[in-house]
Amino acid sequence: MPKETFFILDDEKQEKVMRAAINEFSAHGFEKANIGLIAKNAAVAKGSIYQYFENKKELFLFSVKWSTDYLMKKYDIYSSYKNATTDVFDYLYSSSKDAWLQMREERELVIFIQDVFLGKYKNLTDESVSVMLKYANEYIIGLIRDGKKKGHIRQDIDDRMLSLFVTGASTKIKEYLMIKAREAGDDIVDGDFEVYDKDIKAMIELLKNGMGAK
Amino acid sequence: MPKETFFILDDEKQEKVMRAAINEFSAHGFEKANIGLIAKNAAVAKGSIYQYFENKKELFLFSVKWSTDYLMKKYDIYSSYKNATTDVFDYLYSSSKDAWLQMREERELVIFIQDVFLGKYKNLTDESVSVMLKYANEYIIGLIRDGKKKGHIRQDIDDRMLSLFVTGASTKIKEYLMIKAREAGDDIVDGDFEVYDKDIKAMIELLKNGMGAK
Amino acid sequence: MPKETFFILDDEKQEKVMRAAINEFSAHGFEKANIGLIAKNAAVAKGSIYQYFENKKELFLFSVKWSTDYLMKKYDIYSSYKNATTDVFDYLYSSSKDAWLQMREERELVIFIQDVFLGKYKNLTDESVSVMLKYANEYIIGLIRDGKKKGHIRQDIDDRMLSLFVTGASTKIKEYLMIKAREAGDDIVDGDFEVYDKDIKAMIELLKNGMGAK
Amino acid sequence: MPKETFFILDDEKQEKVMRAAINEFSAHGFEKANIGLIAKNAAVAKGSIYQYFENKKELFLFSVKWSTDYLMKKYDIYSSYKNATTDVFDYLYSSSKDAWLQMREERELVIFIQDVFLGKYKNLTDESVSVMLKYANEYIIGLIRDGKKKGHIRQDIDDRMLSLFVTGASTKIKEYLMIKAREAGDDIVDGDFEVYDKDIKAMIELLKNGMGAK
DNA sequence: GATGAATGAGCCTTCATTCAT
DNA sequence: TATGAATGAAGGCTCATTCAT
Repeated sequence: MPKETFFILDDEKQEKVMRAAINEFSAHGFEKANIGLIAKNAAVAKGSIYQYFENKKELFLFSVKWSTDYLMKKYDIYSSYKNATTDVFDYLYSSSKDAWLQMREERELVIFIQDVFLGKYKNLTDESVSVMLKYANEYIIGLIRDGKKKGHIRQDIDDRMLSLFVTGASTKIKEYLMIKAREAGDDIVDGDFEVYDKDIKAMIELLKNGMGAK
Repeated sequence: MPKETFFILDDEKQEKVMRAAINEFSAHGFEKANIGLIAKNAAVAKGSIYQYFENKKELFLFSVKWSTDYLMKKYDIYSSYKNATTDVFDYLYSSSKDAWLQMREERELVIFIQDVFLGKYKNLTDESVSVMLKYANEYIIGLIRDGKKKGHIRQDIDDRMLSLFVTGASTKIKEYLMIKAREAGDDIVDGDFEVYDKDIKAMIELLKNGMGAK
Repeated sequence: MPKETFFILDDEKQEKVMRAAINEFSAHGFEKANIGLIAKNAAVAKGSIYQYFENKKELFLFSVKWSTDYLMKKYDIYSSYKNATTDVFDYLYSSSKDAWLQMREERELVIFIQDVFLGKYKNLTDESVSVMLKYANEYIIGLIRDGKKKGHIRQDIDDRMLSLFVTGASTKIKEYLMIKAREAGDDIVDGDFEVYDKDIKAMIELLKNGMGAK
Repeated sequence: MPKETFFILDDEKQEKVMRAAINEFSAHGFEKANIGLIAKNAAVAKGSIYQYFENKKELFLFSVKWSTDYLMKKYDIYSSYKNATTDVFDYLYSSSKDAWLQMREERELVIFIQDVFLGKYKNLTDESVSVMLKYANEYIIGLIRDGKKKGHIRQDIDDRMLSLFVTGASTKIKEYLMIKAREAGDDIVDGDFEVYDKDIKAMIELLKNGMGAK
């Protein structure tokens, strides 16, 4: 965690520092990321970085936390999931939409987090990432159990396999959206999501057919 | 590509060099990988590495190619697929089995390639990886089209979505096997695959239900 | 010399600052001594240190002066010598006793000053130390001349050599006491001096024999 | 100890490196000593220093050893003492002469070693120095015991006190010679020792009187 | 061609000092 | 005057690459 001094900064400055860091880590990876450049891009003295963070590693780790928290807060992910999704298929649909939105507005952060999850910084994040993945997974498993209870989901296949099935498809559909968004570059607009809507629904249809109760 | 001098080495030496490199890159990532250590572990002079490769990057890139080629050749992947697999589901089954086998015998290489594909070395491999993914994908698409023609696969969803659906599930099931194999460590034995056989079949069942023609 | 601001502080605060400084210099040497830590241990802001002292060097130099003055005042060294010691041998005896006492009560300061004199901070203190040594030496020379006049000390050897002879033995006997005291740690008690009393007297006997008039 | 690579260098280069290091440590102390400057003055790349030594500390520690060994070898100290000195007073005389000679020809090294022994680098050398001092002291004690046995030295004072007495005087007379030599600067000549010869003899006379048997 | 010592650019980190509050 | 955050120079160390043998 950053030192007290970091939190004394006004929010704008904090954000500037974090975005400079994330930007640099994304561009050059952890080892090659240059603290001097981060400082310069945040319009802060190099030494100041060390008043905020113990060292490069702490800065990196907090970059991960900050991005996640930032997106969480911005898209109010917790509440939206907690309230809106009643079954796995809804979840898949709305989280796809979220991914799209985030990608549109916070490409930098989203790509950074994606990279973290995909293992680009493996040696640094192994533990914390696996913790987060576990949480995400448990959420899905919960939805699946609920679905089985309610009779929407077939009983003959065990939860673990079903969750792999869902997350596999889910990952892919998000990847697909991400790629589309990356390709579109800065020109993505709100409406673009509609274009892919039928694709997402097709994927969900496949899942429903695959795992739905007859 | 390596310089002429590398190919003059006898095969055993070549392999020793490549395995030392892969080992080091796997352990410490590209930036922190130490050419001196690679040389030492390959029982070769540090300078010799530069007689074989232009620089560290070339050594890395060739490590990727070498591992892929090595596994391809060892497991005769092309031919086995070309001949044996007649539909997507067979493909999924046999490639899962392959993955398992490779993991058992060549853990080091497999993990390295996995990491490459999962983006650990993103900045370096982006292009070459996307090329390889494209090939793999085209192969799947081919199988899907074939399945549609033969009437095994539903016609109402487009090829791209179907391929995402298959590769999503496929990726997950392989991940699942990999994790099991990593956990088992050096103690994996041939028979262990049987334990997971029904899981794989369950996953394929899900896929079939999802995308199979009614 | 410190700035005016330092002397405005109440004595207790002044002492706290100086002891913190001495403590830090003793522990880490001049270069590695950390102004931030000194401030923290003195319960004063880092910036305040710079309100009291021009820079680190001045703080150090004043630490030397302060310790010396402090011990001088506390043990009233000047007057006690001026009054009580009538010859070199008395001086040696009483200054040994002083050294012992000081070591018992102000280990920290005494060790610091010792280190200064022994050259640990040579580059910084060369001049001031040599000034102090010169004073001490002149005092001894005075005693020697007095002794010669009164007929206690042999005439055939020049003052300079005699003073080297005395201070050599004196230094050693004090070193000896210091080491004993350091070894005893916090447990030195008043009485302990008696244990070494006969050693000191033996040393003085040697000196007397060596330089005493026949 | 240095790495193998250091000993591969020809003797001239080794000496150049060591003298550059000693020079720098003497001038600026351990912390402020600048590896870059040492390298430059030794006409060697900065990185090369790290091929020879693990780090700055090892370089320093070897500087101490190297200087000591160098002087030992050059002045054949071991054998000259072992053979020539038959009693403490001879020892004192010849070691004074040695000190003078060394000071004349190797001012730099001698001052460096002096500083080491006097505690300028206390934190670094404490242990190794105390070992060396112990050896030196045991040698003196041996001479004293021998003198007592042969009847040259009084029996009524214990060995430890006598050794303090001798080393005190010895230290001072050497200091005296050193100071003279430092003052004379580069202009010391062989003959200069004669000037101080009678001083040394006076000091020895004092010692003899002090501790000699009646 | 093989070797491994030499090279020096590059970067994280420390911390004395300054400065705005 | 007190504070403590901001600053940036400085330096130890690493290591990819070069080069002399």
